[in-house]
Amino acid sequence: MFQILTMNSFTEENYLKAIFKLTEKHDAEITTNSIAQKIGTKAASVTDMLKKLSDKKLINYKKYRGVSLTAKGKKVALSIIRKHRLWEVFLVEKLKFKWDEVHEMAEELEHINSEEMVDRLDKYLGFPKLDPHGDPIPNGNGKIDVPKSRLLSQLSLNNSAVMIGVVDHTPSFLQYLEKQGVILGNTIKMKEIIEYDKSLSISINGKKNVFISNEAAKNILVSVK
Amino acid sequence: MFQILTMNSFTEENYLKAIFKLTEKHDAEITTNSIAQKIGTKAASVTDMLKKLSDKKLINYKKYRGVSLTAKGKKVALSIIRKHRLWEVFLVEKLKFKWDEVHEMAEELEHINSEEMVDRLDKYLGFPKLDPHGDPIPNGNGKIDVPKSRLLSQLSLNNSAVMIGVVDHTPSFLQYLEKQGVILGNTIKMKEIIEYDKSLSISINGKKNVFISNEAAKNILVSVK
DNA sequence: GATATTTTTTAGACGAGTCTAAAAATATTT
DNA sequence: AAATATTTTTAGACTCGTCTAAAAAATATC
Repeated sequence: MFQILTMNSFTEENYLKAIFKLTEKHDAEITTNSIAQKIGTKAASVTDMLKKLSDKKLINYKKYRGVSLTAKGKKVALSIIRKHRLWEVFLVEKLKFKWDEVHEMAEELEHINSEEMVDRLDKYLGFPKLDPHGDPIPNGNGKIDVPKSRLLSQLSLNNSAVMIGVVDHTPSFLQYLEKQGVILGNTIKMKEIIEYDKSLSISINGKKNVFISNEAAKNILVSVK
Repeated sequence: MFQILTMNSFTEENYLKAIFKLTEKHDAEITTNSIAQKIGTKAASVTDMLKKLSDKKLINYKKYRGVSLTAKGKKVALSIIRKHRLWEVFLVEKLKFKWDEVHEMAEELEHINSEEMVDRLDKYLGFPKLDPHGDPIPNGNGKIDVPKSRLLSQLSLNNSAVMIGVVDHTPSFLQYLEKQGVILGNTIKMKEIIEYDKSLSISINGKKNVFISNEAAKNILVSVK
């Protein structure tokens, strides 16, 4: 009847979020070292926190065997991600920040406690489905529709696709994409693939041609129609 | 040339805010105990923090002699208060919360770090001068225009004044005021003052009459024309 | 002006989260 | 399958902000 909602600290929330994101990408048991790298901390610190999260039934943890989120832990992680992405929409749509400027602020805002506030923010923003980088926003129940996508590096010659997201979210990469015109919604056509280094020449909205390194192309998501 | 902006922790910011608010009210050197009471902590903890804030040149502190804010400390305190009040405006104006619901959320939001964000929020909200409780919002330079006011308990018989703020910000008091129609902007006329307990009968906007205890009247601010 | 009371500070301890260095377990190589 | 390398965990320590209990200073009272 009465649900005990143990408050999770700022730090605990960040660990859960990191584990969720690693799971999203690698789809396997997550290692201590990978979490340490993601969080920017040392493996010893991660082990301590894993014990704590395990005690709170937020993760499944067996010594030396890696971790996975419990249903409860996943719910918390999705709630944080929901908040992060909604605040990013707010910062870009309402406060007119650029897509490369909002990450750090959202990292703080995502820890503000109030489900009611987030739901109202969601409504105020018109229930957006995607954040400014094309990442899907979980709904209030933690449901998340991940758009089908592939990497630009895998698009074949003379095919077209729509730019719908990024893998790398660093400001410098986002600024670079913006300068090149590789922006959400733009249509990209594969004009040439250089054999030697897999670098690409693409056209954007049928107009200007742009060169893209393979490294960059592996961080650009496009829609598969 | 290069200003070292030492980051202040969440906790440090709360102490500075508390000292500022106590100074506003009592206009004297602030005691260790009064801070402890305001923050909800013990005197010993306050002493520790005062040493730390003093080392950082945010307060003037001499053992056993009370504290005051330095210019630097005052600037930080005003920045926090500015953020708190702007976020309250956002929560009420944009997310449609009631005036008695926003304090706790703003207590968290006020610690989000980004002067740029706050300035944009200010602009987005139309540079409001007052928050939903009638408290003045400092501008980006820390300037704050405190409206001239007096307590409703000091209004004399048959005089009128406009409700412009509260001293007590607790939700229950705010809810009570709302129910009685004692809302920002409404005109209050003093109809009767009971000798015995200094309780009042007032009219609101020339219409309904309401009884107010002296205790409540001492927490209602009205404008002096 | 001496004594009692109140306030403030110090001393020592604790929990959260982090670290380094060393030990233990697992994985890889030969 | 034994030796080596890597990963993970433990042990002990540190900072931040908090606490209780005791000491010191300031204030009030007689």
